[in-house]
Amino acid sequence: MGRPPCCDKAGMKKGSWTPEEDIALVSYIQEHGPGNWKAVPTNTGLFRCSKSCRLRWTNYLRPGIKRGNFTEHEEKMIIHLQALLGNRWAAIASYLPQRTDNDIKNYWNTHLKKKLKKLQDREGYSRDGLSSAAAASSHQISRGQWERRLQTDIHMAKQALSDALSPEKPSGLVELKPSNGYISYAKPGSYASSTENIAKLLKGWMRNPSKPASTNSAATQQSFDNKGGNDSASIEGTPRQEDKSSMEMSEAFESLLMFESLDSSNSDFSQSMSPDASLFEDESKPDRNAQGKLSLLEKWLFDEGSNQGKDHHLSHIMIDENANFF
DNA sequence: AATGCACTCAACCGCCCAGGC
DNA sequence: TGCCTGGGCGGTTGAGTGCAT
Repeated sequence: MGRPPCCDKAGMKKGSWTPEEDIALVSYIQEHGPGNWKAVPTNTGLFRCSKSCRLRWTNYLRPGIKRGNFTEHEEKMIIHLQALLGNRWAAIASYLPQRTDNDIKNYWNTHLKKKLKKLQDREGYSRDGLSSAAAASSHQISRGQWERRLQTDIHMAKQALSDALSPEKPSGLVELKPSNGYISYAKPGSYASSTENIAKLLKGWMRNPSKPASTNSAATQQSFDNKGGNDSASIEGTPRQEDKSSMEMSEAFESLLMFESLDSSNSDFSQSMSPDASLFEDESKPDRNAQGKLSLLEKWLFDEGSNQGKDHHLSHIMIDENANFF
C-alpha cells in the first residue's frame, strides 16, 4: 500500500551533506542546470535521494540565498504574511527574496512564534498574529500618512506590473546582483574552506553561465521559476526580464505589506488583502498560466484605482483566528 | 570539568498535485 | 480515464551547539 519511495532507499546516504557532496552537486548543476532531479544521483555518483539533492540545492546551495540573521523588516514581513497566508511557507518565501521557505519556517517556529506569544501575553492583544503584530507597531503614523504610503505602494506595484507586462524592458531597472551572497554560511568552521570553493565555483558559473541542457531546460526553468522569481533572478548574473519584474513586484508588495506604517485602525487592511494574497501566491509561479494570472493581478491593480475609497471591497473573505483559511 | 537541558536548523518524511502516457 | 512519476510543500526529527548548574 502507498506509493513506493521516490528512489531506492537501500544504499542511499542520509544525514548531513559533506563539502565533497556539495561540490559534486554544484558542479553538476553548473553544467546541466537544476531540474531533472531524478537523474542527479545517477549522474553525479552521489548516493543521495533525488529529493535530498533538490532540497540541498534549493535550501542551501542555490545562488542568492541569504542566511543568518533576519532583519527586523524581514521579521515583520514574515509575521504579517503568516497572518495573511497561514503556514504557507513557500508562498511567504516568494515575498522574501533570498530566504528559503525552510529558513522562514524554522525562523517562525523557533523565534517568531515565541516572540508573538510573549508579546500577546504581555500586551493582551488579540489572538491572531496580524493584529498583535500590527498593534505592536501601531501608532507610529497617522492614517493620512498611511493612505499616502499605500497609494505610493500601489503605484509601485502598478509600475512593476506594467514593466512585467511590457515586452521590452528598459535597461535602467533595478538589477539584482547576485555577487554578494550566493552562498553565505552562518556558521564558520571546518566547512568554510569548502564553502569558499563552492562559492568560487558558483561565481565562475555566473560569470560564464553554461546553457542548461536542452533536454531539461523546461524543468530547469520551472525549478527556478517555482521559487517565485526571487532567487531565480540571480542565477545567471544578468537576470531574465521576468525575473527582474518579479523582483520589482516582490519589492512593491513587500512595501505594500509593510505594516510598520499601519495604524491599528487598519487591521482590516490585511483582510482586504487576503484574497489577493492568494492571488499573488499564484503569481509566484509565473510559468503556469502566467498570462491569466497576470490578468487577475492586472485587474486588481487597475481596478484598485477606480475603487479607491472603497478599499474594503475585498474584505468579504474573513480570516479565521489563526489565519489558516486555506 | 562534567552533565543535563534547551535551542537551532539542516535534513528527512509523507502527502499532494500536475503532467505525461 | 486512470495510472505513474517527478517535483513541491508543510510538518517533524535529530544531530550539533550553547548555556546553566
